[in-house]
Amino acid sequence: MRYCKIPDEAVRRLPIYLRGLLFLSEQSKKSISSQSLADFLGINSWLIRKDFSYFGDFGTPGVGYNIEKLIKHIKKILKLHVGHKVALVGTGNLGRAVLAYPGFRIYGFDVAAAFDSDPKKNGRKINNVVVENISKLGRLKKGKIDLGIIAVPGDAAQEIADALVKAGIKGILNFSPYRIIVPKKIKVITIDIAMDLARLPYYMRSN
Amino acid sequence: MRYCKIPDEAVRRLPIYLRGLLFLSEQSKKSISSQSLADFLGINSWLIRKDFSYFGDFGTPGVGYNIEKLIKHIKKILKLHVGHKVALVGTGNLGRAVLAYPGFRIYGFDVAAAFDSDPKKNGRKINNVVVENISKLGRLKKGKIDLGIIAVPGDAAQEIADALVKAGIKGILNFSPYRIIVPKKIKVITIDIAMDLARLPYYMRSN
DNA sequence: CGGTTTTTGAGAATGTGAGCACTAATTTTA
DNA sequence: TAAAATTAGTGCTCACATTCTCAAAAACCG
Ligand SMILES: NC(=O)c1ccc[n+]([C@@H]2O[C@H](COP(=O)([O-])OP(=O)(O)OC[C@H]3O[C@@H](n4cnc5c(N)ncnc54)[C@H](O)[C@@H]3O)[C@@H](O)[C@H]2O)c1
Ligand SMILES: NC(=O)c1ccc[n+]([C@@H]2O[C@H](COP(=O)([O-])OP(=O)(O)OC[C@H]3O[C@@H](n4cnc5c(N)ncnc54)[C@H](O)[C@@H]3O)[C@@H](O)[C@H]2O)c1
Repeated sequence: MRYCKIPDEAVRRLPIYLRGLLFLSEQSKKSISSQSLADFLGINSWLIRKDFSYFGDFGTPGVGYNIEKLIKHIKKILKLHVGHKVALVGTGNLGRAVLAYPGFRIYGFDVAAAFDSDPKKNGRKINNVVVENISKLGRLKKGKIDLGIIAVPGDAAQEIADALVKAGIKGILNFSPYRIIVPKKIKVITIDIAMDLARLPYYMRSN
Repeated sequence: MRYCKIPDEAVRRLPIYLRGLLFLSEQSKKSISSQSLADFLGINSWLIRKDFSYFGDFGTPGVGYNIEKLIKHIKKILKLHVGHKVALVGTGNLGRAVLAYPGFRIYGFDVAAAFDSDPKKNGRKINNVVVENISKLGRLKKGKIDLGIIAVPGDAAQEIADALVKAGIKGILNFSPYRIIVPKKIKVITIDIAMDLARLPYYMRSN
C-alpha cells in the first residue's frame, strides 16, 4: 500500500492526528500505539493504522509509532514543514476573530497581512497586523504570502478571489456562502457556518 | 427510490440547494430545471436529480422543479420548517461574530441567548441579546431553545457540552478543536477552522 | 393532433472509503 | 532462548456515493 495516493478522507484526518501528536509531544511522550491514540482521539485504531500506512512504515510492532517521526512526516505531507503566510481579506467580525486567534500557529501559519475596503478600518492594528486598504492587495507578491482567507460579504467574494489569485495566492479559505470560481490549480476550501448549523436539526431526535 | 433513507452526503448538500432556491424564489422564479440549478450552484445536474429523487417526485418532465414546493419540502426534511432558537456559549471574538451575523435567519435560526463566564462580559447587549452569566445556563429549558453553539476555549468545551445537554439541548455546533463526548442521541457538528486551513497547503501546486 | 424537444427518474456501472480479520514483526517475560 | 503478549500492516468485503445512460413523461410547436 506504500507510495499510494493518499485518499482525500485520510488527508482530512491528518490535521486531527497532527494536533493530537503535537499535544502528546509537548508532554514529552516518545511513542504511542495506534490503540492509545485511537482512545485519545476518538477514532478507530485500524483507521489510524490504515491512514499511516498510506505514507510508509513508521510503527514498530510491539511498541507503536515514534511521535516525533510521525509529526515530521505528517507535516511534510500536508506541506506544513515550511511555515505559511496568510493574507486575510475582510476585517469584519469574523475577520477580526481570525486575526486574533493564536491557534493557527501550531500548524505553522502566520496571518501576516489584512485588507479591508472600509477606510475607517485601514490603519488599525490588530494583533500586530496593520489593516491595509484593499487596493494594496496587489503588492502581496513580494511577501511570500501563499494563502488567502476571504471574510468579506458574499457578493464581494468573487472579486476578492480574483484579486487573490492575481496576487499569486495558491489556496483560499472562504467563509462566504457564495460559490467562487478560480483556476483549477487553486484550491478553495469553503466554511459555511450557517450551512453546517442548518443540517443540525435534521439529526435531532424529537423524543 | 422514493421513501428511502437520505444519504448523509445528500443531507450535507440540502442546505446548499435551499439557499440557492430561496435566492431564486426572491427573484420570483416559479420553477427551474436541474440543469439550470446545476449551472447556478456549480453542482452536477444528475447529482441534484438523484438527491431530489431520494425524497419523492417533485419534478415535471419538460418543465423542471417547482421552486416553492421544493423549498417547503427541503425545509421539512432538514426540520427547518419550524424555527429554531439557539444558545451561544462563549462571547469571545468568534462568539460575537456569530451573534452579530444576520445570515442564520434565512434558515430560520434565532440566536436567542448568550452566556459567558467572564463577569466583565455579562450584561452586555450584542445584537439585542444580553450576555448572561454561565451559571444561568440551566434556565434554558423554559425557553424552547434546542440548539447550542460552543465558542469557548477548547479546555472548557466538554463542561459546556455537558451543561448544554443537561439543559435539554438536542444538537451542538462546536467551534473548539477539542473532542466533546455527548449521549448518542445528541448530534455534534464540529467546525475546526484551523484544521481546514491546515489541509489547504496539501493541495497547493508548487509550479 | 402527431412529432419533436426538454427534462425527469431510475437503474447500472464505477469508484471510494469504512470496517474487519488475519498475518507478521517486535518486545517482553519466563 | 523459547513462548507469550503486544502491536503494526494489509488484503478482503461490504456499503455507500458518484457518474453515466436511457427510457418514459410532459410540454411545446407546427
Ligand atoms: N460572522 C458569522 O458568524 C458568519 C457566519 C457564516 C458566514 N459568515 C460569512 O463570513 C463573511 C464575513 O462575515 P462577517 O460577519 O465578518 O461580516 P462583516 O460585515 O462583519 O465584515 C465584512 C467586512 O468586509 C469588508 N468588506 C466589504 N466589502 C469588501 C471588499 N470588496 N473588499 C474588502 N473588504 C470588504 C467590510 O468593510 C467588513 O469589514 C460573510 O461572507 C458572511 O456571510 C459569517
Ligand atoms: N477565532 C478563531 O478564528 C478561531 C479559529 C479556530 C478555532 N477557534 C476556537 O473557537 C473557540 C472560541 O474562539 P475565540 O477566538 O472566540 O476565543 P476567545 O478567547 O476570544 O473567547 C472565548 C470566550 O469564552 C469565554 N469563556 C471561557 N471559559 C468559559 C466557560 N467555562 N464558560 C463560559 N464562557 C467561557 C471567555 O470569557 C471568552 O469570552 C475556541 O475554542 C477556539 O479554539 C477560534
